[in-house]
This record gives sequence, structure tokens and C-alpha cells, in this order.
Amino acid sequence: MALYGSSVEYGLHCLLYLVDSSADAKASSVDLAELQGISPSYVAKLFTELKSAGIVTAAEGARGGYQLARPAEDITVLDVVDALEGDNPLFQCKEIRSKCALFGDSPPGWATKGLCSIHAVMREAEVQMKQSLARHTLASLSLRVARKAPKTFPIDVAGWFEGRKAAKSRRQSH
Amino acid sequence: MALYGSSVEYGLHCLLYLVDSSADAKASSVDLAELQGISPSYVAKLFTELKSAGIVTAAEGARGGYQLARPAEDITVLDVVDALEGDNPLFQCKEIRSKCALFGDSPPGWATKGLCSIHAVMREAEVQMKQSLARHTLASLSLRVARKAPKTFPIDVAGWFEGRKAAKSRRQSH
DNA sequence: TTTTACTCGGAGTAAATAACTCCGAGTATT
DNA sequence: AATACTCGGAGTTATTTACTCCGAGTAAAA
Repeated sequence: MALYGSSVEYGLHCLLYLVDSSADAKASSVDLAELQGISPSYVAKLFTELKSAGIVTAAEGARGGYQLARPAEDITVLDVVDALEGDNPLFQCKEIRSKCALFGDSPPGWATKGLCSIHAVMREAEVQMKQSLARHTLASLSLRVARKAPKTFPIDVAGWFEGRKAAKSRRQSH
Repeated sequence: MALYGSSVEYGLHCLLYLVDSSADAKASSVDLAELQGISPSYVAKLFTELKSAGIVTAAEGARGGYQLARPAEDITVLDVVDALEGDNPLFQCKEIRSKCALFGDSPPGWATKGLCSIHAVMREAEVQMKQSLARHTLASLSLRVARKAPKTFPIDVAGWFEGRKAAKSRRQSH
């Protein structure tokens, strides 16, 4: 229905929660999913893609989790979209222009040389869109969100993560 | 794979052949498909969508066919894309921000008021893209194609359509 | 050092969408 | 009036999306 699917939405929302967390803080995919009421197994899958794209790093084992692989200022929204949706073009040209019945089996040079005009128009639109996405970073986006929320919200969130961590420790020491 | 599917590509290529044709000339979906070596039944389906979007008009019966519903200068590439792909947004916001576990069942006003920040960024990119597509019309696109092709090409194409029409008449007068 | 409960990570599944086909209803031409 | 063409929409197959499940590995606790 939409051009970009839910993976982008889930991914960005999760990553925004990683922006604020302190340097050594990690969040597991399950934590991030349950904080936002979305599917934990799906979030887990998304993060394997974010990891192989070099956007996050993973720490295994108990109390492990994910954190941003580089400063939030250096991760653009486009980076995230490309990681999750696979850097698809807006338009995939099938070179129909060369198959015109008038050409027979060997299309003339002028029909195959350079970019197809339709393709060129679509590419121009694609560039506009991607440039726009590349102008925003996780840092700038996070700031935008923070401006709407009350000052206490990040603290509450940190508290929620802490509470979870504590609960895990309690469970392990049975 | 690509954000826009083949319908846009097929549709635009077909419509470009309708730009040059004289006022009373009509082309059937089968003619347009076979001229370009693409699936006739699929092109037929696409043109029902272009018709219901008001981009082309249809003439039924033998020797009927399609023609542009208005001047090529007044049909933008965006019009065509929206007709064939359904004016989808770049991004469909599921309002995840309101489902944060911290909020319980009743999210606070600040979390639901206005546009979600992620949504806003995506919308900005979408506007850039669509504005770019809206700056091109079938007329301007056709001109671009014409500049690459030799002067005789439109004449050859017209001849091909004429030949087809003739063949049909011959068949009918058995 | 052994257990334990957690983590990631990839293979597998069901539902939705896209690409394409086929045939029936209707109509201008002969 | 007959004919061979046209549109137009219902149906089919294949690909993609969204999501699940379970196994391998690891840091922490006992």
C-alpha cells in the first residue's frame, strides 16, 4: 500500500530509543519491541539487517543487546531506509524503448544510448526524495521528538529499561 | 524490488505514443502493446485504470481505441503514476508513538498531537518526489524523446499504425 | 566450572500485493 | 444483419511482505 513498508517505521522508532541511551547502555530487541507494543520476533529480524548494514553493533549473551555503531549525527534516515528496504530504485527500467516493433532484432543506437527519458525523469524524482531523507539524521530526528515530549520522558524511559534489567538480574539469582 | 512497479513503465511508454497521434487517431491497447513487445492483456488492464482516472478516453467497437482525454501539456507524470499505482503515500504511519508501554491505555496528549516526527520527515521526502514528478508532463517528456530520435521516426510510427489499420480493413472485407 | 537464562541470527510460514491472463458484453464498420 | 474488432472486469499465478520459531552461542550467577 505504502511505498516503504512497516520495517522502516519499526526500525526508526527503535533506533530513536537507542540515541539517548548512554555509551555503555544496550537494549535488546525484545526490550525495544515490548516498550513500543510491537512484534518482538519481527524487531529481532530487523536488527539483524541493521547490524549487517553497520548501523548497530550487537552484544550477545545475557544482558547483551544493541547499540548504535556510530554517533547518531552520522546515521541518516536514508541509511536506515536503505538498510531495511535494500536501496531500491524508485523505478526499474526494463529498456522497453529498445523493443519497438519497428526496430526488429537490432535496435538502432539512438534508441539505446544514454538513459531512457522516462527513466531520467523518475531518477530525478528519486534523487530529490533520497536527498531529502539524507538531510535528516537520527540525532536531528531525536531532537525533534524530544522537543515535543516533557523533560522527564527520557528519564522515565531510562527508568523503564533499568527496571527491566533489574528484573532480569532478580530472575537469574532465582 | 523497485518502489514503482512495471505498470508505471508500461503506462508511460504507451501514453507517449498517444501524444503525437493526431486528434482523431486512436490506438487500441493491443496495437500499443505489440508495437512495444509487451503483454497486450496487461496493457488492456492498465488502460482501464487510466480511463477511470480520466487520463484517456475510450472508443469502443471495431477501429476504436484510446486517446488522451486532455492536452498532453495538462497531464503530468504524477497524474499517470497516481492513476496506475493508486496515489500511495511514501510511508503509512501506524502511530506507534502512542503505544509506548509507559503510557498504559491512555497516551498523553503530547504523544498523539500533530504529526509523528518520523512521519513528518517521510512526508517531506514524499513531497519533494511528487513535486518533481509533477513538473514533467507527457508533452515535455515526449519532446525529450523526440530530440533523441531521428526526424523520420514519428512518421515511421504513424505508418506502422496505418498499416495495422489497413490490415484490419482488409481482413473485414474478407 | 557448571548451570542458567538470556542474547543474537537465520530458516521457515502465512497473508497480501503485483503481474499477467482470459473471456464475455458491446459496437462501429462492412 | 453479420462480423471482427473494441473495451472491461473477474480470475490466476508468482513474488514480496510481515511475521514466527527454534537453535547456537555467551555473559552472568551459583
